[in-house]
Amino acid sequence: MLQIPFIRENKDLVLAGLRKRHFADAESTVEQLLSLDQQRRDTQKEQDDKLARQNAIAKEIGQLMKTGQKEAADAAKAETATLKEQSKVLGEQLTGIEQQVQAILVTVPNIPHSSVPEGRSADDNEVVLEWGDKPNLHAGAEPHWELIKRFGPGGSPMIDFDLGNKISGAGFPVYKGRAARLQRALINFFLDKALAAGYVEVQPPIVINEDSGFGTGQLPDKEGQMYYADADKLYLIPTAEVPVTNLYRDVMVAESDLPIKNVAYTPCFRREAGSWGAHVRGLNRLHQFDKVEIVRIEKPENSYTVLEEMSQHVQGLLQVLELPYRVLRLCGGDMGFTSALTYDMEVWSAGQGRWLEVSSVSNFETYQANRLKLRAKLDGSKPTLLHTLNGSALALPRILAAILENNQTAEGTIRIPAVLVPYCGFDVID
RNA sequence: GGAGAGAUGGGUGAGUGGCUGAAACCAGCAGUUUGCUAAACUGCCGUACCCGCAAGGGUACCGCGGGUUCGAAUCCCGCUCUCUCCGCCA
Repeated sequence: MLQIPFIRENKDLVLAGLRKRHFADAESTVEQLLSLDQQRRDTQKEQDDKLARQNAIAKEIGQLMKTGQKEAADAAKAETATLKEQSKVLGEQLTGIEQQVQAILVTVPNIPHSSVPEGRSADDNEVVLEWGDKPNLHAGAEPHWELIKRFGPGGSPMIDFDLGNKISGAGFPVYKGRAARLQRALINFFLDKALAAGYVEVQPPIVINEDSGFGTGQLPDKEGQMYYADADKLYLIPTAEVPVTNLYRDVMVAESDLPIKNVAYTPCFRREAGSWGAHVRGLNRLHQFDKVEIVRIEKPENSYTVLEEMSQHVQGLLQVLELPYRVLRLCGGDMGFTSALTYDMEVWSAGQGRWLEVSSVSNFETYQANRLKLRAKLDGSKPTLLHTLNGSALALPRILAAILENNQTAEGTIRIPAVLVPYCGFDVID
């Protein structure tokens, strides 16, 4: 959430940022916010003055009672009746105005970083770099949704959508045998790499309350994308970003504890309502998937250096997995609501002949921190909002898909990247 | 699920109607002392918002929301959470 004083003092910058995002009615929204803010301050001043007078009278009455001047005290009481009524009305107005401000503010997205390219959709994202050579597959090479029909126990599918459909529904596959072991190997590999890079592993709850959903920006507005356990008012997490970042909600971080580097492996749940159709076959889009997420809490002046560092970490994973990838800088129209700058990493999925997003690395600057009340006293000064960042390192199913597709051989087997062999215990799926 | 107890500042913990934004201690910060460290001593040490060029002033906050009262951390009502015991249980 943007801070009102920031909007007040950087109106043009905010407007330009909102336009870059193609945010509708940027001018009128900002004008309305600033006008409500002025009303709020005027009303508060008026109410504060009434309350100050009431407090003063109350003190006088205390003195009068002590010295036995009953009549004078009663006279003073009479004055407070009007004051009380007035300040009550002002208080109600104030609450109303604050609610209006809040209602508007939660609809305003973060301001994009100056390096964010112009653009409306995913087609306008900027390709920052490409790495690796796309494999030349043999004739008859298959997409992963064909490959996974084999190699399971007793010749069954090693990733079984029908079985998952029986247990839960579409989009909840069952991983069996070597597919399950390969996925577990990837999780351990990703966690180990993060640990080596100095991240502290955490295992958070995978259900969250409403306050947590608000803190990272999923709520209000995106409740339709999360599974919800009505009886307990808990949401299944769409990403570990939510519980891990919320670890630091309402926290005044000691400067000596910065930077905070956390990594968490969790399942993630997405309802993906209305987004099913072409291009979402197999592992490309699921309701439940596994992900290793890195989260950082940083001093403002460091956050963009850290964003690059996180991008390098993710790229390093893809490189040792021998997966061709490209890095995109998302354009204003394609960025997430809360982000100031996002890099997407996409791997080349040779069996499908298309790029698959496997990571999204973002700097939220103070947008989440403001909602979270996540602050530190830097250099002994007043509390300052910190910057939050996170990134997938990495999301599992599409990595799995790319490994299976890119490493299939003419002999009908699948080669396992060398770096994973110690983790999964086999070097080929045959 | 049943019964009981509790929720105060970074921490421990006083405080049952006005002198309490809140004692004391610990931690922290700045000094004095010191060969260094430690100890001791002195001072500072919550957050948000508002007015003001500033100095400074005002308001709110003792889990949350209401109420009583001229005045509430303190009294009343509702809620949430935590802890203890019992039951159930991976």
